[in-house]
Amino acid sequence: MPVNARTPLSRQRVLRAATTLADTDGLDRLTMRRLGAELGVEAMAIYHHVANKSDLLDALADQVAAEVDDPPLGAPWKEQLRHRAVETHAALLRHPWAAMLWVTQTSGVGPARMGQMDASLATLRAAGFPPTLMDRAFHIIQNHVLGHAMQAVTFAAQASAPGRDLARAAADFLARPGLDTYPELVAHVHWHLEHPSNESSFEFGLDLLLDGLERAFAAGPGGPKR
Amino acid sequence: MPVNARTPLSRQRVLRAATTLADTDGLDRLTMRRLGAELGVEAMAIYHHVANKSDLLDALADQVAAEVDDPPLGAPWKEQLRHRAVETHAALLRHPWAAMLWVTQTSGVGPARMGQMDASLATLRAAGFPPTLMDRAFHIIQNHVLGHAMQAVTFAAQASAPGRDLARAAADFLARPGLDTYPELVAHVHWHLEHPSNESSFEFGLDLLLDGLERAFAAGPGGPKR
DNA sequence: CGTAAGAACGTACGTCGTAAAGTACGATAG
DNA sequence: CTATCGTACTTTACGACGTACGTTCTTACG
Repeated sequence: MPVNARTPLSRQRVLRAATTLADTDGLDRLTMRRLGAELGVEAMAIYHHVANKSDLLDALADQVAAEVDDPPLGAPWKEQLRHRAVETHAALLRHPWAAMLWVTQTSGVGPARMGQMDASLATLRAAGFPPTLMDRAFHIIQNHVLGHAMQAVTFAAQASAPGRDLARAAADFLARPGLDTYPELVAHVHWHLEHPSNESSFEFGLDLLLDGLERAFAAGPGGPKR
Repeated sequence: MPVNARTPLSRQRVLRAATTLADTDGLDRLTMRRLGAELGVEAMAIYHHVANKSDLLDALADQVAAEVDDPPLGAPWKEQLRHRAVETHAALLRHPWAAMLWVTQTSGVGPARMGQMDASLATLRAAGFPPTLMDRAFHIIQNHVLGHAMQAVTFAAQASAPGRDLARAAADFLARPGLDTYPELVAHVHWHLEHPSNESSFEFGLDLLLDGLERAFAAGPGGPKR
């Protein structure tokens, strides 16, 4: 069977092929027919290893969550949350389609994502956060990670269309008519061209949030407001 | 012409019908054929008033941005940003499909959204923010608004499927097998069931960010780090 | 070798966006 | 009044898509 021309399909092989296909061609290019072609198989053969396309996408989304590893257990809550946020953010940037899937596929959250969320909540509870502040901290950090990843990824997609690079995309934008109505926006784009690394921007915002949460935590059992 | 059985189509009429169709049936139910049916017209007739579907969606997205009105001009920067953020957030919640469009349709940002972004940047510049901090402040707040809206909207969509309400959706989730592996997640869902209003959660995070930015601004011309 | 189970295939249906060509109609010109 | 023409809409068609269904092939075991 190892020399056999036809290695039988498997969920593993399907998911792996789907991941690389999405990584290289983009999520919208990932169709059952194309995925089948990539595997040397007709589209319908895939359905023996995957319930439907939504199931496949759910599995892909969860695979990305499985890539982020846990923070050191003994660390203080701030560092635990920070570690997980940074790791998750990095994983989402590694697979540009992942952020969109996390946002879209709400029904089929897989075990890896569930585990990540549960662990974050556990960290907050162990630190002694009261319920309201705990809920807010959880969602705020979630927002920051997902939001920043989405923004970075859609911006990158803009620049990675066939035959375009970042400078070209910016030039196209700056060539739009009537753009002089938005001088700040033009300046903003120019600034981004000169400062292409937005890596530290994510962590700056994250620390802003963590420090703010720490202050709110210290301020009182129910948070500083309401 | 008012009594005429057939009022001729117009961009206005098309956009209005598309908005209500998306509001009631969801963005995925908004197809050219269905929109045509809603207007008493075949699908292809719409293309006389809209370049293509992407153009239509861009216009819809921009309409939402046009709904948010400007903050008082004389107010301090924090209040200006806060006002715009809250208004934008509210507009995005009014039209559950809007957040997804803002995230997806990166190429066709319309004049209203451009104006909003330009105004936010202008506020920061007028306040004297240095370029780096200005960029970060802009993106961080943008993230929070869009991210929170998306989260709220997808959560609501979960509960508003035909024949389901919030309690039912939560019950379905809590009935998943193997859920005892995620006790914090279960507790989190329960907490959300007992505290359905997440209105203040958005503003809490927003103030966290604004206060943090203010502190970073006061700390030095380049921000406190790097 | 025979055979049965499971894997892969081929075909088909209904949906989508939209290109291209056709049709109806109201206004203007001869 | 008739011919012409631009506009508004319809008809038809094409190539994608996800996937239901029935058939064929492969392979392991007796």
